Amino acid sequence: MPLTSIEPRRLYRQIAEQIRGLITSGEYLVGARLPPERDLAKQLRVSRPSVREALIALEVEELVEVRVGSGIYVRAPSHGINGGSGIHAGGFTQQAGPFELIRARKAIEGECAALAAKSAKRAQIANITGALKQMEDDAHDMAPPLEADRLFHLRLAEGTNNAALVQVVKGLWEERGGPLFNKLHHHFDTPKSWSAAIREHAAVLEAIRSHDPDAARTAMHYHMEQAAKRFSKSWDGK
Amino acid sequence: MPLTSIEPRRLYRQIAEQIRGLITSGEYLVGARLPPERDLAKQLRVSRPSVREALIALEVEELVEVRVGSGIYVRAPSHGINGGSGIHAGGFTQQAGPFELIRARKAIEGECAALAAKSAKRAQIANITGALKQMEDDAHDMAPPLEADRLFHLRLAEGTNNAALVQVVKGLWEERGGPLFNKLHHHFDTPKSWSAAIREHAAVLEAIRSHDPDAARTAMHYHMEQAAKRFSKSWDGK
DNA sequence: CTTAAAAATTGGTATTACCACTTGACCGCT
DNA sequence: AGCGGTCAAGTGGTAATACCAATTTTTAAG
Repeated sequence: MPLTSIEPRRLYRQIAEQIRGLITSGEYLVGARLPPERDLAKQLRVSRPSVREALIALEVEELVEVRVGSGIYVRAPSHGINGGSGIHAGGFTQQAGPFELIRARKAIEGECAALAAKSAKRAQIANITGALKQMEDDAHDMAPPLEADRLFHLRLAEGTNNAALVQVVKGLWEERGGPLFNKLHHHFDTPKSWSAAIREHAAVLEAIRSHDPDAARTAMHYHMEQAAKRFSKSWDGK
Repeated sequence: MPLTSIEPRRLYRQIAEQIRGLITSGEYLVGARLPPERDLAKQLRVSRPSVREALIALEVEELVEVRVGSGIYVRAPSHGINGGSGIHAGGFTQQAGPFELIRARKAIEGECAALAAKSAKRAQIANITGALKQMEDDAHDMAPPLEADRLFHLRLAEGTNNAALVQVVKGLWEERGGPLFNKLHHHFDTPKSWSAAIREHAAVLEAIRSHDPDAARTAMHYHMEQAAKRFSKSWDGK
């Protein structure tokens, strides 16, 4: 049992938290100017450098904007999906929803399919074929072909001969471990869905075999759209 | 005609970028201890408070860890912030060479550009424009616009309104670390390359503004091809 | 009333000093 | 030798002050 690991909070963090509180509590609205650094230092009974350090932290978090000679202003929350450069503003980051994930996979894996059609070697195509065959076998045994599905997409990514793309696809797939995505598996739980997915996979594979990038991309796009529809159905029916 | 609308870049940001470069270029590996604040101040010919401000910025970004009385240490990049459930394209343990990375980015970011052209809101386009403007300002000041470059691509990904894609792009960018890639920065060290990259970025942005997905994708593909050429040149000439 | 110069305000940086904490070496005791 | 405490050097943390640069406001001249 670890003892209370005390953390001597550094001053600039305490100050930053106080100011952050003033902003989030509505004391200072968006666009408002907060007191000058000197006043803040005086009010908080700390030195001006410390206040500056806190303000810089808030600035990096994109919570405030510093205008030289004018003052410090509360900044509008970033319009992006999440606060800018990966800083956890407010302590949470937006998670990708299931549909977002599928849309992302449509874009990325569509290109992977096209690239694989251009540069996949014989052995790699054989690997993809093997994964598809395993899906069919699983379906035949009335077993959800989840792992084989993953393998298919992974082997396909490997067909691009690009390690970076392989890692990206792998990372996207790992997202299905999240809490929301267990429901996603649900749509795979009907044999009818399995066979549809297998047919769509087969179309992608056939395009790759023919070294037809555009057809491969189109087939993958179609697969993802259908997957989205299947998921959407099980989502509503939940 | 904004000839010299020089924006007096704040010192702490320049310092932070320099130190960030030392880390991502492999000069200081994960776990390594950076020179003391006083030495950094002396080496960079700036005051210690300025160095401290830069270090606090890096600390908020979770790039370094400050241990009181001991020193400043390079922190391991933590990809998933909440529960590690974030999408991380990182961890390219198997070598993804620079050219592979650029090819992957061409495929992925090309689609991002197309999607952004379809669904980016006004505010998001403004964010992209801001990042491009910062690149121009940096170039004016003869400062390598590395951070602004990263921001541009990130803001663009945010324009897709897809958190998964944002995470993927973010992860790809972080792969620029590692010993091989510091050479990549080298090719950016010529003002001629900067301006070329800025022009290519501007073309992408213009296509997004016009809501022309195909043009946006084409422009991004061209940008990546040119980036590959520039890198290839500095690779051979090394 | 318009306009330009001057003053006040505000953030930016540098300098200096001192404190608290960490680390490692040294020294004495068992 | 092995253990434990003390002390000193190094390092980050904070403070105080001064001055510079940009902006904003005030003031004064036209």
